[in-house]
Amino acid sequence: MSKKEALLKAAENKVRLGGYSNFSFRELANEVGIKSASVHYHFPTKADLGAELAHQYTDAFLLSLGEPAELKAQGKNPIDFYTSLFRGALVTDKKMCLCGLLGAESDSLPEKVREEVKRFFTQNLTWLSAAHSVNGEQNPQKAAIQTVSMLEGAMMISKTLDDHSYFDLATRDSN
Amino acid sequence: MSKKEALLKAAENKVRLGGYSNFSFRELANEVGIKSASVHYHFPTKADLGAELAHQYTDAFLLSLGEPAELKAQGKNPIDFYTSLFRGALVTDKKMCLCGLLGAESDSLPEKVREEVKRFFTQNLTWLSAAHSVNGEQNPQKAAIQTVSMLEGAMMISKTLDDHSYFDLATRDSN
DNA sequence: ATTTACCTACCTACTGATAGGTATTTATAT
DNA sequence: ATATAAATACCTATCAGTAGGTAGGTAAAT
Repeated sequence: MSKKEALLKAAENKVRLGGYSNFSFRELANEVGIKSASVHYHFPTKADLGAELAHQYTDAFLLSLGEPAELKAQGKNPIDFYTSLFRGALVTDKKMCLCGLLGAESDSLPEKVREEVKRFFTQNLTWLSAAHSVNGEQNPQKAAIQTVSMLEGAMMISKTLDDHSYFDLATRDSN
Repeated sequence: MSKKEALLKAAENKVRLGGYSNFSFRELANEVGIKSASVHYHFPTKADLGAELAHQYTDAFLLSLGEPAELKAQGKNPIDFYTSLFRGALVTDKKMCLCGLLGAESDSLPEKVREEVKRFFTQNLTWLSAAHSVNGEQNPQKAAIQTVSMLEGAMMISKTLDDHSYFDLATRDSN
């Protein structure tokens, strides 16, 4: 892993625990074994780092999602699969969704970072609309915003109460 | 309004826009017209201020909710009323829910602040369970976590995309 | 006499950022 | 093949600004 990749990975961990202000160039530099001034070689400003982080996070998430129609063809419910990726982030990583956290503090972010967070949600809503469509939902756009809202909210509350059974209860199919 | 109340109000505005690290004693002091050292007279540490802020926010919110059974007796659907309070915070204040934002960065908060954020959600879940019960829901606890999750999530996404029609679509009764 | 509600002055620690330097690798021109 | 140029990936040293917090003082009210 290159130093640049290591910096982004370290930043992701910190942001997902405490937001944009929860990492500093000095901390990241220490963690990957370079000096803080050298971080500016890879990312001119903190906003550049934050924007690239959110951009790559979005791309990686959408890549791991695949295509709704393809999932359906494999006999999988794409909404259940989407839910399982969120659950993995919560239970395995024990961290918030990067863009869920950044979205909450959206108003105080540098513009280029905020734009990347917007991109995460517009792309997710597009994907979820398609997924609900292949599921035969009557109002896929409404179902899409409801799905991502509930998952982000349930994730945040489960983190706060330190108990992922809240997430499981909220996303359980049966009663 | 006392200086202490003004400090809490100023802090609330800042936190609801960018989280716990989005206010400093100096900024608050400037806004209310005292010196930053004097803020420590009212709140020994920043954590004390944050905890008192979250505590009062929770109490004020629950007070304005009233009792589910009473709302029902007045012919109101308590869940719709709960939703309308969230909508007011989003549309009128144009700000996130204080504890929604603090909850997302829960892992990086001082313990006494985190405890107050936990209190907000446990009290909200209790209220919502009672509300869904009087509505005749078969699984009020599940409905409660689903309601607050979706509202917090929809609020965050609407803030991020700067368009409260996402909140309205997510919370719309009809199709 | 004590409490309240401020003040000035100051501290250490940390923030993102810049200037300028160095050693190594890569690309180009002769 | 060799010399030169340039890009890469760091470094040291330093900056101005801001952070939360403390010590000790003051004037007014109780």
